[in-house]
Amino acid sequence: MAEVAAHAGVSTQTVSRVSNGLTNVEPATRDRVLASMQHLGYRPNRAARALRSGQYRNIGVIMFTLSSFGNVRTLESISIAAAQAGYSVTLIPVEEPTQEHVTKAFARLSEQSVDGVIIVIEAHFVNEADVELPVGIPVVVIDSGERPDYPVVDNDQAQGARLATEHLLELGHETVWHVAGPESSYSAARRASSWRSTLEAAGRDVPPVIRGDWTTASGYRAGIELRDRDDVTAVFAANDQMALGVLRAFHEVGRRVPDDTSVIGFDDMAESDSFWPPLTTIHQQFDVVGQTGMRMLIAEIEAETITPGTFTVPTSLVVRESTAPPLATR
Amino acid sequence: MAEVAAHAGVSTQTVSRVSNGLTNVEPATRDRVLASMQHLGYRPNRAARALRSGQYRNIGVIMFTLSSFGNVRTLESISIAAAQAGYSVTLIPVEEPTQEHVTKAFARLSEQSVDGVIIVIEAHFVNEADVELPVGIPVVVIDSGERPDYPVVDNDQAQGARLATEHLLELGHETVWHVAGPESSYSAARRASSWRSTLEAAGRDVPPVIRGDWTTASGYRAGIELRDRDDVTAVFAANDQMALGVLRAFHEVGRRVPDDTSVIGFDDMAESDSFWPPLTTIHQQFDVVGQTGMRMLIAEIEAETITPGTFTVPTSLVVRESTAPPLATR
DNA sequence: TGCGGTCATGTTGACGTAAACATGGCCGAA
DNA sequence: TTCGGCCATGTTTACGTCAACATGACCGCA
Repeated sequence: MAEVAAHAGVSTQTVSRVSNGLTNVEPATRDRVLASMQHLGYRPNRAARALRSGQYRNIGVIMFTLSSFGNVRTLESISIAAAQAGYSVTLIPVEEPTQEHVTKAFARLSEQSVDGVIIVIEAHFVNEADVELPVGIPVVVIDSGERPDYPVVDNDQAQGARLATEHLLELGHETVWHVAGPESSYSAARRASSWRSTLEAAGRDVPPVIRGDWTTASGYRAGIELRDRDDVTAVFAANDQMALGVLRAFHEVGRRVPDDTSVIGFDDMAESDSFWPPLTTIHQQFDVVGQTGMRMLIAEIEAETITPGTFTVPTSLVVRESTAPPLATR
Repeated sequence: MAEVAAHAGVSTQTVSRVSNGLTNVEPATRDRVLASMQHLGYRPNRAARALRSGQYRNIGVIMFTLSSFGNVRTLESISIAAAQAGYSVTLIPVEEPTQEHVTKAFARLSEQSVDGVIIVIEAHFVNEADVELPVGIPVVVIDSGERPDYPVVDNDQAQGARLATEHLLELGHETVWHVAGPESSYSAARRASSWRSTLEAAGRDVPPVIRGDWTTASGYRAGIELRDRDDVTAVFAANDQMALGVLRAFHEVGRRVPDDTSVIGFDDMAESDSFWPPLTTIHQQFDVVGQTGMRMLIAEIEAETITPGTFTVPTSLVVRESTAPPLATR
């Protein structure tokens, strides 16, 4: 900056003014400074700016895993929203889903240069005693857990699960079996409990829950359990990947979908319209969740206030070819 | 820091020494300072450190899209490797695959506080004239393009495509059809040219290339083209998603895989072992690519030298159930 | 006992920026 | 013509940290 000032024959303060687009600079001076900046390849030093202003213009994102379709979509929309608002995004990974690594990631966070944090994580881990959310720094949580103390954004898991279950009941199925996500997941718990209450509200039997862990392999195992029972006509898998595993298990023994059994997923991942058969599923608006989270966080940062509360984004049913009325009614 | 010093009754310099783990501090003093830091919740100011040291300990990652399986895997391994080396990772998104947005992302980069950059991108866009790679800052490129001026890491596309093609030839197929990725992609071009030369080396006919754009939808369209021809016994899709689209097109008309036609993919995405049938594919070591890129970048940063060159990571064939000898030979 | 050396700790200054305040020229109204 | 006020620009200072240098206490050996 000093070099630019010398080259343009002005003070550093004038360079600073030009650099920040302040208006009270004579156009001729401005042009001269601009030319010098260009000539010398001047780039403002962000560390110095941050030191001076106390603002990093940087957002931290703590993410449990990049293996889940939803997380990646959310990250993408967060980073685009951040760029548009003039913030950059620092990704803080959690290596393994253990308490220890989550703790470590949070510890790393506090030495980061961030103005705020978005936490996209299974809240079970966050609630554990020895994980301290950073104090004095704005936080938004994207998750389905209970967080009375922070702003929360999430897809409406309960509404989505209801949509899925009702769709199958409306097709005429007597009841719906459920392949749930892992116990450690709040969203899995929400989907399961909404599935259960939807069945109960309709006065139907509630079959035992089959538990998976979001992976296709666990869906496949669930499918093996289900495919031998002839009282299963409809299956609601808590995500598309497990639904895919179920489909595979059914294909192996020639159990037809949707003729013998209807299968519905949850997520609407990019590939699910090309599964065989194309998968009926619940579409989640991860982009809206990410954008909303980012907007809430920036509001927190700039207003310097925290307003706890939960913002829920509705999901929608996408009917494709994996669901149909049960054979008996056709 | 000043507060901590006052509270512990020492100078700020001593606090700095404790904070940086220097050894020449009396244990008793150290403990006192540590206690004060704890008590006051002291966190070193990263901006000031960066300003003082000229090092941000931060890596920028420019990524074209988070929609591709490989990019996400690579990002994940980069961020973990960075964390282990004490660096953080800033994600610089490219909103849309247009020249304009790529240029914008690079411009944004130069105002970032990064010590180095990893570029994971289709190099066609990078080579265009008006995109300037940042000068004076270490860069590693992860891509299959030609970059004589930078260090490059990539999966061995040519070897993978050869593996795929040879696998099908060895099963007894007369030739192999190819569903290629988009023209703008170097890796697509590498896979296609290696497929072609492998066929030529074996003295086989080279069928016309069918071009997709990596998506399942384009694979489906390719599958529709292929499914009506009875001279197609083996298909090599340039990624798993397009292979999935091909499978769907085949299923729709009852064309059996692998009985009537063998299909092989490329990537080994998490779901491909649960496609129907489970997909034979080429496994890429994205984690190795990410780690290696990170290691090369850190070496560049710390040694302050750039050593251009291409580091290639081998791929491997994963045989599942979508490939088999042609009907005629059985 | 004296002197060089080692070690813990303190003091000073600089990194690049921008807010706050200072300066001086010019314009318009009285 | 004079004077208040506005505007462009300059000067000073502080943000938090740490390298470099300074200080002074203590130790051991001659």
